[in-house]
Amino acid sequence: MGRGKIEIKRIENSTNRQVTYSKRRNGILKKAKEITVLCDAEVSLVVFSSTGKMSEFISPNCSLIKILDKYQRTSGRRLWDAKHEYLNSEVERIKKENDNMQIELRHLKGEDLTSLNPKELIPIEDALQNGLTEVRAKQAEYWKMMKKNDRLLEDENKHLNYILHQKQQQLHMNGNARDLENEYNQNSRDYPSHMPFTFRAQPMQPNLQENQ
Amino acid sequence: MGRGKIEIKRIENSTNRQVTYSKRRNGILKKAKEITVLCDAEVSLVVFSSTGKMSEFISPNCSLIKILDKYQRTSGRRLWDAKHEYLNSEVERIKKENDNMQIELRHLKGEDLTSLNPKELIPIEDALQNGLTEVRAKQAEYWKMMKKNDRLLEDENKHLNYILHQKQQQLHMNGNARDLENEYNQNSRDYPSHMPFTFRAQPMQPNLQENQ
DNA sequence: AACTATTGATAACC
DNA sequence: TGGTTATCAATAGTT
Repeated sequence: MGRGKIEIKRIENSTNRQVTYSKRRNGILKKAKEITVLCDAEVSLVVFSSTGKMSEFISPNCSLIKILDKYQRTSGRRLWDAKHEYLNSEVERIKKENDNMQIELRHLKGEDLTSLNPKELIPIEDALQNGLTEVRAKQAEYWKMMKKNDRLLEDENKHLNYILHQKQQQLHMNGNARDLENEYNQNSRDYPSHMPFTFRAQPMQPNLQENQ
Repeated sequence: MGRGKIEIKRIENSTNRQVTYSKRRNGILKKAKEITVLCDAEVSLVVFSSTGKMSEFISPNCSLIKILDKYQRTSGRRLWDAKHEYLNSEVERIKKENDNMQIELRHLKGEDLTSLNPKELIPIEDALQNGLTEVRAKQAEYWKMMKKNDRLLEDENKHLNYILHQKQQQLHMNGNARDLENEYNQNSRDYPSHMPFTFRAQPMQPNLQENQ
């Protein structure tokens, strides 16, 4: 098609080749567009000129990835290499692991037990019993710690109150009531122990769970 | 180009569309071949018909992967790189989920409790308590079922023994001892109840876990 | 699937 | 590059 027939072989004249490339590339892109519209086909066309310039046409509503995915499925050929498959298998593997854990968790929480036979219930019961023992041991440990700490604080409180009482008496004897008042307040800021220590001697159970 | 001009819009007649697709696809493939040869361009052309049939042309000495790699480098767009990234993030996400479950499982099994404060121990204890209750309820249910079944079998056994005993006496009265012996053995094969049934009347606790 | 009148693409030229 | 045109190629409608 043109002023003369041409043989289909590499055009040796570089300029000529470039011009022909440009024209024919436009032609093929146009044809690609047309076939998509006329026949609702899905086309992926990528062309590189000999100088490395890229042109492309991808059917609308149809990303290149989508087409290439379809290409892989249809042709059976693989484009995304081993890494892709490795990652896919990795996802599968971890998902499976996840499912198994989910099932185990459910069972431990007493859910979905209907699918289990009596023999399978036994290790679950054991695990739960064991877990409960462990958790309660830990709680007892905390409890013990708290009580010990409590006792220490209580002793310190007692001691501070004692010192304070002494100082108060001492100052009272010296007749200097204003200085005492100042010192008392200062003390209170560091150790807020202005309550009778007998109040604090009780085990502080409500605070047990607030010990960070 | 043809017997008449056509508008570039979807061909509604299905047969016509198919025919046109076939013709134009050949045309575009030919054009792709020609431009590669004439202008030594690199072409990747993948076409899917609306019926899902695939056709392709890839320039010789130029795999599709090679072209697509070049495409990614030239256009800056990502094809499988994006997919790899997605899969990577997916792996990360599921792994994290996995880790969380693993931690939960460990805690329920009474492991790694040191990292928990008293406040965090409480829901775990509750969950364990609840799980234990559920599991034991299920076991009780099974136990009840077994006992019921046991009772039924025992009754049947008793009944069979009774019938057997009667037959034995009946035959003995007829003085035909050999036939009795045969019939007795045959019965034993179906119901292995040659033990006194009083032995089997006890609850069969050791067999509980071997049911199914 | 083959034919062919017609349109569309393009080679050569500017 | 971009435009023109003579020519060839593709193809729409038909058989």
